[in-house]
Amino acid sequence: MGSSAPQSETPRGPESPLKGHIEEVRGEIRSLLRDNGMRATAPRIAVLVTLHEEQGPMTHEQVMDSLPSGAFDKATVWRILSDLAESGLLRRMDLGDRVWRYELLDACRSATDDHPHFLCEACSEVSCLPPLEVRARDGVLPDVLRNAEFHLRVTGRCARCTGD
Amino acid sequence: MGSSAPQSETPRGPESPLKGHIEEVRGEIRSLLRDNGMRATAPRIAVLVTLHEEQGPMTHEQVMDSLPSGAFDKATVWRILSDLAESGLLRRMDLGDRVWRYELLDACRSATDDHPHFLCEACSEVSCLPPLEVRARDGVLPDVLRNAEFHLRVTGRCARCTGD
DNA sequence: GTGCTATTGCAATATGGTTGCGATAGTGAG
DNA sequence: CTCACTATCGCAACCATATTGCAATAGCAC
Repeated sequence: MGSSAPQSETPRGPESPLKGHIEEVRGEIRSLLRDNGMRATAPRIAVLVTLHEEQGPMTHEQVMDSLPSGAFDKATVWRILSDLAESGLLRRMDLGDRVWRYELLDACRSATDDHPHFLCEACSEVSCLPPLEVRARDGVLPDVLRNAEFHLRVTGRCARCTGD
Repeated sequence: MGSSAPQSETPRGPESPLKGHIEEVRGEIRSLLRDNGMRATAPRIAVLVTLHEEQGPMTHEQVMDSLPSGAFDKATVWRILSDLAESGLLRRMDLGDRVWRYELLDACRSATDDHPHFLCEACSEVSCLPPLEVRARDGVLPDVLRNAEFHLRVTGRCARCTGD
């Protein structure tokens, strides 16, 4: 690890209100982890801070890129993402481009709010959609889906990319 | 290759009407390939016969398993599947489990019929769905999708697996 | 502080898919 | 029917995403 140790617990000076805010977030994340029986380690906190700041689904690669380069091992971040998804702090999804994305489920985006997403195949941008209803042309739900639990994934080209 | 050479052009005897039928299919496939400027090779015919018999989307692995073991190389089958998809004879799709599936587009399932599919996450069974319409709870299409080209993917647990 | 053990970091491995290249075999011309 | 041309095949190497084994490290309870 480099000498700058970017995730270490630096003493927070009273001169920076921004640092005060991030320290507060870190404190909340810390107890979130502890409440779920997990140790509040530097890489876990860093991953959760990143996802908290992004406010949307992120790929493993995007998380790695947002973290200080070389700070944490990619396998560690993989494990953190899948552990957190398993314990319900994150939602894991494959939007259709065969890459896992992880979305923080905090107070605003709770575990019960299972909203669909739209992935633009041209620009790879992801948008959150409101809950959707689906039906066949004749207005009814197809037999296959009648007694099934299912969710939707929407892919295509967004309005901006359709014009190309 | 084994001594049984299962894909070779055996002279068809008049005693087997079944063999007569499969020979007819092979003949059609042969001209389908030639019409698209491709050579009618044994592996290509075998792959297309397999997809024709399946009548639904198949993964590369499923195609390989249906083919006589060791008859064709996996890279060859991969190339065949993507070449045929590129020339419009197959449709290639990712249903959400990060595996490509290929569906034969013949007279019945034409290239214009872009129906959605349902993938059961528990039993991995794929069902073809009729064309679907989508709307938000308030009855309108979300803004993000208004001017977008998009298609749907439906995943979840089928009626049989929901009961578990 | 000290010790227990969850977690990390590294390296190796799995899986789904792709590519380079010499060998093979369809196909059209003769 | 034979020949030559070249598309295609088969093999092996490679790539990216993802997962796992294990010794070293570092949270946390006491």
